[in-house]
Amino acid sequence: MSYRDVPAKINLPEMERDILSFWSDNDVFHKSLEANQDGPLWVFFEGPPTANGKPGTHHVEARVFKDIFPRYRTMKGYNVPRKAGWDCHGLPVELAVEKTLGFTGKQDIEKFGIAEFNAACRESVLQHVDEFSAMTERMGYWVDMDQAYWTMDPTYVDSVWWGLKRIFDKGLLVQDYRVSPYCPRCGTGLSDHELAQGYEDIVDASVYVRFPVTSGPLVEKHGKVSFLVWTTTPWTLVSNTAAAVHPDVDYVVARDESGQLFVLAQPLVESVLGEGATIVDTYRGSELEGTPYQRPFTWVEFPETDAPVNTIVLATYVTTEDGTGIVHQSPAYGAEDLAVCKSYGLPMVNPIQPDGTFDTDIPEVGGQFFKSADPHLVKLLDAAGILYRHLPYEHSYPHCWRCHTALIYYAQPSWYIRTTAIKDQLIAQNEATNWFPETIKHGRFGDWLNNNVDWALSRNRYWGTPLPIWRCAEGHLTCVGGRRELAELAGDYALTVDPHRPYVDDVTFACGECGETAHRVPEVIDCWFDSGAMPFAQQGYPETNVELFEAGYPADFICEAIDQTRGWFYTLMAIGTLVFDQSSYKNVLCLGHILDEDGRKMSKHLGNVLEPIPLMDEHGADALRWFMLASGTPWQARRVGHGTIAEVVRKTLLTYWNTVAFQSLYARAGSWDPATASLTNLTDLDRWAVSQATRLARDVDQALDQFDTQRAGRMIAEYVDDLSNWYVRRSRRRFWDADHAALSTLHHCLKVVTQVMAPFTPFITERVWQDLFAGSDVASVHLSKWPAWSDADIDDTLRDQVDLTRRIVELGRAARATSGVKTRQPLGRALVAAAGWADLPDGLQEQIRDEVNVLALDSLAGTDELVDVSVKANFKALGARFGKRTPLVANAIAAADARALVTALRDGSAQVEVEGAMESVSAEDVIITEMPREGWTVASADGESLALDLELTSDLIEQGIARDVIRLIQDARKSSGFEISDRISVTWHSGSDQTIAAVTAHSERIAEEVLATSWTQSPVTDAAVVDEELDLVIALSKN
RNA sequence: GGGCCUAUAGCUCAGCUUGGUUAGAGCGCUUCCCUGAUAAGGAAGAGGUCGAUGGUUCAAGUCCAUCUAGGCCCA
Repeated sequence: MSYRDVPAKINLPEMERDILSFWSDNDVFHKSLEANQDGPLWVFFEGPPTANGKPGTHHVEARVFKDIFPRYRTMKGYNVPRKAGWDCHGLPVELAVEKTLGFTGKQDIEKFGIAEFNAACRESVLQHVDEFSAMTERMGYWVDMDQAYWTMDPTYVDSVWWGLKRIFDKGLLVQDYRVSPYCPRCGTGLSDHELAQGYEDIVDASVYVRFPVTSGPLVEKHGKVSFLVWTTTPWTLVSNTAAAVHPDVDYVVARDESGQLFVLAQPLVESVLGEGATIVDTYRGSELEGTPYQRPFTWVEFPETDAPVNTIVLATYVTTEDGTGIVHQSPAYGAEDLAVCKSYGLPMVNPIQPDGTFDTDIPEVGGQFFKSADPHLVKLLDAAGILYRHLPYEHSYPHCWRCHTALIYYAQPSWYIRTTAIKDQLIAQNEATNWFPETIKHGRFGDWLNNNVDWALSRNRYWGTPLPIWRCAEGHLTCVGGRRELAELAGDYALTVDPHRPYVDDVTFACGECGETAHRVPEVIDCWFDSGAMPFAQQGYPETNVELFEAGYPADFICEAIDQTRGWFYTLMAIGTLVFDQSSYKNVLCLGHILDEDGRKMSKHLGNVLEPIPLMDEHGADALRWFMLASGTPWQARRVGHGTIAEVVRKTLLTYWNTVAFQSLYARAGSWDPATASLTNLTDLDRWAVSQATRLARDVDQALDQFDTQRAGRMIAEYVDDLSNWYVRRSRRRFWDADHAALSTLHHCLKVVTQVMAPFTPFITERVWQDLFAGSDVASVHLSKWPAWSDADIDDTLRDQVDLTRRIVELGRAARATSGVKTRQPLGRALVAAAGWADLPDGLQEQIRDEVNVLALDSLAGTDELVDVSVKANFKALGARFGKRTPLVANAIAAADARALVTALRDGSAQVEVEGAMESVSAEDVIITEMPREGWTVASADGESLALDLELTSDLIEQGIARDVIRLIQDARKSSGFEISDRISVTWHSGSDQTIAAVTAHSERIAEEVLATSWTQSPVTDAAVVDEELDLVIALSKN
């Protein structure tokens, strides 16, 4: 048995296509699921992508992270079911379909027919899901798409209805008013998305109006005094309900130059009243709460209420940026106003009809369009003597993108989930959740929970889960928890009805309370509820899969990008808490966004979108995956481009691949059988490589357990580099000889790397597994178990020794570079000064001699006449002992006689004089640097030095020439295209006595190195090598 | 206006949790070296007021505060 032939060059995307076929032909994914069926459950929830557009590279990001941890856990023996999911409903889908059909509004949809429109939405979803499936497969994301949940499936809708009914039964699903932008001409509300398209700059009347204080301490103390209020929408003053101040802002009673008294925010006195104003009194905003005032217009009647109508209320959204710091409240026309007034129990009055005109029974402005009434209202304010100032105000105001009518923010009935009622529970659930990165927990997400508002659930749209509430003429509500329940109420035909509009709208039944016919309310629900219900809805719970759901709730792991904090992360937690009193996930990984190479957001508009499939077809999915997992910090925004991904290929993937190709090349050349691999008779370097592989298995295991792919990736890349550029580089000669220990070592190490890399780059590792390991192990790397490790098998001492060895080699190379003597020229000796070097095992000292190309190593320390010693303080050690006096001790050490100090330290401890007192100093307190004197070529770093003896003997020169000749012939072999095992015949000729002497003296060794079976000195006609410096020509031919 | 993140070499980013006196890597540039696995690798050079200010400390890129700029989310 032997390895497969591994080509040195590889086309990664082509290889990946082959691996995809291999996986699908052998059903490897499902085998990996089956293999662990009895293992401990590790639950992952797939956040369904919205199937309303083409997948982008940012979708690859989240999906890579959703893939790596299940793969890792699978290798650790866990049972990790992975059900794919597709988010099907929602306004984005509707808008895309509207666009293709050329629609401009809801009227077009109604005309077209809801059934036909929803059918078109369904079609659109199916098409986009196909594109997502293709990308998912191409990137190697193993998720069960055959068993995917679709939020539009009737069984899914059943579960969503069931969840809603639980919430309804708790009294938390209620109808209330919601302020949203509304076009009075089109008679329809606008979504945020539509709103963004319609801002126009306009000039409005902005007015400062007096609200005279009618009673209370202010009046008792100051007499006639008014709140000063600023607004850009005079028409809303008609329905003024309250006035808000910030509880923590200082408000003053101020007298302007005309002698009138006003209350306004302290920071705004000068800009509103002018420099001549004098401050009479100061109050905290919170002290003003409840102060009654006279409203400007008294046409609208308030219903009977105990609430503090027309008084000061507190609101933290009030600012002192502009205006007066006192904000007039009209709850029907502002979301914030509504929230504030609602919290005080204030009633909502709305004198404006759906067509945008004032009710005809309102005096003065009845029948007028709301905005057109402004000038007349301003005149009336002036006439009443309560207009303080009137200024034109230019600002950007939303308009209908279809008809350019100014929009009105307008309270409309809407269905809410009272999430504010479970706010404390949500905060407690969040406390029990592990966030990666941790800052999100109490930052962005915790902040969101603390400022929780009720969830506006309903949408006046078509393509969504219908709100399962039926209402009769008497107003009785019935919430239906699924089609089975619906059938019990309405008859069996409802069992199989499509639970979408318009079909479900036709289902009616007799109200359980009064017997009147109940019809479904017209709304559909926010599609975020759909996806947030996936923990149970994906199982069809509670109709089906009850055990499956209960065993897998809550999830161990979910992962999405940061934009989901207020999206899926929230809806999952909220619905879980509402329905099951427990959040649905324990660990959540929150990723940063992907930017283009210049740090800009990717958008169609900028034309900087990277299409994922072409990107992967160019560089390979592994490269893109590695970038996502290991480059930069996953939870920060990252720039992605061709350059960064190409670097991953060059640096990491190809280095790994080449090491594999090297192992295969020499194992095959030496007819080595990997089945005989055994870690016996290992050299120091072999033991190091094996120990480091074990360390890697441990450290990557621990990093992935903490969801830290960046750290894991860095360690893998470092090990691959160590293996290739140190272990293999230093061990090549042994591989040429098919050394069993070396081949066994690299076989083992590559296997470990391949396994720990497998979750990151599943393609190339699978290919390597097939080429090198499948013959003697399981059929796929993804069916293999995580490499075993134990601390006992990790040798820290050996690691430190090899690190020291490499540092000394580095010094040797630096000294070589400054000496001007090229490395191929052997030197007699090098002198080393470095703590612990003399204790290095001979195998490692040999590595130094060989790499630096010197015949011997000697200690610099023993040769006092050649060496200068300097001593400096080790602040870390001194600081702990001497604290404040550290600099004094450091100075004393610097001032002391270095050689005497070192001599004393060798005998035990030394003493230095500090401020007249003697302090003892140990070897740990100082850093000793030994530097060779003049005349040596030396390199030093961090107290370690290496010096080269540059004296050349004729013997050394001849050895150098011999090595030059070997190198020349090897080069010629390679460029002639010979195989590494080809034997050759060499003919050589030189006109230089020195060269002739050198080649003759070392001919046996040269011939052996270059695999020459015949070695002839004679004139050469067909030279493969011509070297002028050596005056040498060489011809070679394959035997 | 609020919350969060970021700021270190020409560019991309580590290092900050656990403070220690010459701040690192990659890319790019210059010169040289090594090489029968490598699309590689190595050495040297040029390139840094570690965003600013203040504080804590014997000692701050690292801890604290404030500020500035950019980004994201929300109003």
